[in-house]
Amino acid sequence: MTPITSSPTKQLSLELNVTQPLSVLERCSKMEELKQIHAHMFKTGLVADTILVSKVLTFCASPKYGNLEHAQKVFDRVNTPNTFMYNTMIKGYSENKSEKALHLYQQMLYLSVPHNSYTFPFLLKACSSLSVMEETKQIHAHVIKFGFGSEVYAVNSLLHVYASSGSIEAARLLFDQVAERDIVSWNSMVDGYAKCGKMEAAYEFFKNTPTKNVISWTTMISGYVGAGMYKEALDLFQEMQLEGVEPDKVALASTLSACSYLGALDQGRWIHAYIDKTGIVIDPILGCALIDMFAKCGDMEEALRVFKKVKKREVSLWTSLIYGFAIHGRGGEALDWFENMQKAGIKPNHVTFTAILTACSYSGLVDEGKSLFESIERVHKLRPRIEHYGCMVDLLGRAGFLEEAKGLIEQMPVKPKAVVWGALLNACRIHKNVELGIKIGKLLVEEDPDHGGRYVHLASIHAAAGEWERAVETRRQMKERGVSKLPGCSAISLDGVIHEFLAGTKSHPQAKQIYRAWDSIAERLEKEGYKPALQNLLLDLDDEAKEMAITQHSEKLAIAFGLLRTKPGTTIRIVKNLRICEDCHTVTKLISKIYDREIVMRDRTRFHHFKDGKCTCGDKW
DNA sequence: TTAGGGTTAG
Repeated sequence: MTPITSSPTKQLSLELNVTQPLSVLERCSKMEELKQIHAHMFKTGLVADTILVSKVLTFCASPKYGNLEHAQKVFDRVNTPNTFMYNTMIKGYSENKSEKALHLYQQMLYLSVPHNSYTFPFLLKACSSLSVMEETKQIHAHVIKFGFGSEVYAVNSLLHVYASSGSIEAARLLFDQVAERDIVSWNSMVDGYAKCGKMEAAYEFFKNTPTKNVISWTTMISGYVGAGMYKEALDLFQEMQLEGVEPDKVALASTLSACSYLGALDQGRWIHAYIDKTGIVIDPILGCALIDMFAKCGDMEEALRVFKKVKKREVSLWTSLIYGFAIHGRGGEALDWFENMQKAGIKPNHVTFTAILTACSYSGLVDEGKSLFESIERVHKLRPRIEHYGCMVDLLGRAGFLEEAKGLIEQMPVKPKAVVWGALLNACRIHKNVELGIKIGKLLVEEDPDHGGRYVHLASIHAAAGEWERAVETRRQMKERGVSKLPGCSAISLDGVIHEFLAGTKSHPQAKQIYRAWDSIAERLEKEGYKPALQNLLLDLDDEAKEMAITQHSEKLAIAFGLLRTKPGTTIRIVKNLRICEDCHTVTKLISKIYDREIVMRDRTRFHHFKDGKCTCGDKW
């Protein structure tokens, strides 16, 4: 036995010697301490005590303090481990996504160790994290064979595995068969349907759930978020409160992520205030969601305040802050915080590198980006992933080093995905390299024939080269193949109400005034020498939809509405679902100067802060 | 012992 050196442990072992080994074990909080106690148990013969050994096992196998290797050693030294010990080990391995959980179960069967009602939930958790359908079916048979077919825990665990691994039909069959269902069964079904995108079915189950709890609501809310139905998610959050269900931190984190996507700052602020008021502790995940929300809703200063308030600063918290600075084009600050993070002893992970490389890219920090990319493997001993290559292609391409970017794609160790080529195509657009752009555009359409955006890209590159017929032909091809493009939509939030505009839409109650306002804006723009970008207009020749009509773009309608409804001098904030159009970008710069307004526009990937005729993106987005 | 959460290149 290792000699006992520190005094607290000495006291512990003395106590152990005397009478209360169990309570000493229960107070133990360090692996080292436990090893000493265990050694002591050997010495004193207490190691034969089933309950004590079980306690030791539970400690070692728990994800908090534990050490599964050590747990296995303890387990191996027990002559005939009982059901509890097997269960504990299976639980430990299931939390570690290890196949050993299944091996242990086999051993259990082989040695005829009986099951109890805890065995299957643990085992099925392992099946769920390992996504092993064959084994799940076999275990399902065992559940029935060993008489657990009507135990709600075992059944719910089965439901969860089926539902969460895409076998929703199997889950449904089982759900319909069983005699006893509880709230967990219903929630698992809602989750399962939502995860496979069947939102109507998910809602049907949600609606029919007899007594909903906060998890039912959260499952449905995050289901909506996962399906991109952010408005529905916010509506449901509101409904939940009207029903008198108190949101907990999980419900709030899910709803915050809907706010982030929508740019719904008012709702996001409300949640932040609610957290403060109710004293909910901001754990790393909730903190991450809050920082991300403030960043994506345009309020970096508040994001920073939240960051400073959170006590437990995990790597994800730093990462969301760095990513926030990245999308605002505040690359210098992103780099500062990246450095602060390392000074605080936090190691960057692959997501952090995605964030910091994005920051370099959006701020044109080419040398810094290159050196960081190089450091991923050399300094941080991580393998660069495809997304890091993507960032680098974007960074080099945006800065005008198109050949270097292309070279990087060609020497990537993994096959580049469409997004990587997409980054280069975007660079071709920015730097007007039509030849390369058309090559890549064609390649992307072939690779992704159902992706509307690819056709639009190719068409606009053709148009930029003056090849109008080819541009029109590309749009026609898209139409013939029945591919649709997500319509551009810009939203502006006033007094907590979100006003959405689609291109050419006249559905807004104030549509007439908005169009009139735009006409007068257009007049002033013309006086400043602005001419609409004709290349885009030409694409509309065969298009009956008003969508492409450049003067009716959603961004322009939202700005007109903003100027109409907000006080002079105030900032206009707009969120667009797609990337901002080039003509709209030019126009917005001009408007910021003519009307002396700051306009903050978030597009699909980043923020544009327009002021005095300039934009923070430096026209390279 | 079973169910719900965050950050990630265009």
